[in-house]
Amino acid sequence: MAQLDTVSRILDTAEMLFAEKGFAETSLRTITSKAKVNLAAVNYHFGSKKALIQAVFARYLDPFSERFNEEMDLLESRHKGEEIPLNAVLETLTTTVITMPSPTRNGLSVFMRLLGLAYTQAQGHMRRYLQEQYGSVFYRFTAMVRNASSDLPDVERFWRLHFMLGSAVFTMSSLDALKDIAEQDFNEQTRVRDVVQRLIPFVSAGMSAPIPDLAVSDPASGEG
Amino acid sequence: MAQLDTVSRILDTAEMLFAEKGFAETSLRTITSKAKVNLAAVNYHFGSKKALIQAVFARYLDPFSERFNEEMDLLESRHKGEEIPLNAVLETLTTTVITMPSPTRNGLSVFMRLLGLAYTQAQGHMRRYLQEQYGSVFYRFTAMVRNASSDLPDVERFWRLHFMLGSAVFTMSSLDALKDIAEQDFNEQTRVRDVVQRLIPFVSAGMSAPIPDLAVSDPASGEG
DNA sequence: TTATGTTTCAAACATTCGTTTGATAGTTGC
DNA sequence: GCAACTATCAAACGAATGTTTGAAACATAA
Repeated sequence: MAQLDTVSRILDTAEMLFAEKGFAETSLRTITSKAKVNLAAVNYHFGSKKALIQAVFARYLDPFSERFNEEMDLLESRHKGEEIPLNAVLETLTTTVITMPSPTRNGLSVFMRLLGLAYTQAQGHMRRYLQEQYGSVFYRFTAMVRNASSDLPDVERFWRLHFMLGSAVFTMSSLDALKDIAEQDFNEQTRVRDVVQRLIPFVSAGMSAPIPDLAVSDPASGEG
Repeated sequence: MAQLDTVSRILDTAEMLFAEKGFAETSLRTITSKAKVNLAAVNYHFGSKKALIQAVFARYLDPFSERFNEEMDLLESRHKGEEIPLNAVLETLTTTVITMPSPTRNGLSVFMRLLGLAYTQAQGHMRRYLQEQYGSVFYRFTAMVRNASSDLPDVERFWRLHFMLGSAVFTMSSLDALKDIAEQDFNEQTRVRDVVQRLIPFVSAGMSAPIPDLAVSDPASGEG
């Protein structure tokens, strides 16, 4: 294998270790020693540990959000004027995720776990960074979901969107562990794309579930 | 307000800070100074930081798992012999969660966020601890879900169970933030029980969604 | 070759961390 | 009142962290 340059080796190793242990639990010394580069290389090339974390995300999310935007352009042009069904929107997202050529030496599932971590473990700076950098793509996606489920009351859709997000993020962030269990318990190799293809009907059905009427029971017996 | 004892003050403060920042990012010094106790108090009363983390979980999960077991006993006795519908199983769980008198000074959503962290951010020791301590309750619950969805293939149910779990954990762990947004965007007060009552039809529909046939496409174009 | 800019390296720096110590109160049982 | 135990406290310990430094190695171009 041709020796990668210092920057790439740091990024690859950092991505892998962050996914395994989290950000705070992964030290620069662990990264640099495993990547076989000098300790000072991180601060030289990236400036700080924070900047390294952001760089790991940017390397994946920059090409991803670009491609996702293109795919959404395509989807809209294919449905010029007419309403885009929810399933088509969801599949555009998942297809983009699955077919994206990973800029990473590590697998897709590694990055999926990273995304999950970013959302749950997000220190302030990461959340802000992701919001500023990729907020518009996310907003465009949610707008599409809104148009694809115009029969849903706004509040209901708001919550269901997050239920959906939760299924995806949570599953993906524990994906390696879950794959191991599934393999062990059911003797079945599971690929990332399989999980995603199982996810779609689940959330799709959830989105078009009957709307509950929230019984306005006495407010006295409630929480704060 | 009557001054709480040292142990309780530590537990309350630790729970709150862990939920806000995560385990590794919260130092004992931050906890003890905010709780207005001496730094050494944590190691004196709990032994170590790890033990403190476990104690935070135990304080909530011990009474919870006990009550949940009782509720499942009740549910089974009400359906003696006959099959228990999935909705009934789910509502037993959610009712237990909602009506449980919190042993904590912090709200339910704080603990929900903790649970989410524990699942994703869990280093080895936390995962092992939760598994050993509360694995049997979780197993009993999943067994009930299995019986309530006997038409589902085992693998499919496995994944859907985690999709379900993801919706719940994720939403609940961001509950405070989401409630604020919902309030601001839709001018609507949302109670925890409302979210849960929205969640049930969503996951319920997801569980009985049509089963996808996973196209066994060429394995060459896949990930590792 | 010389000069200039870039990258690597070992070493040190300044903090912060979890944990331990030993002294000092405070409480309980006899 | 004495002894034994429990709890609190300021202080320090050793280890680990992110970051900086200044010299050495390397590359590029005149």
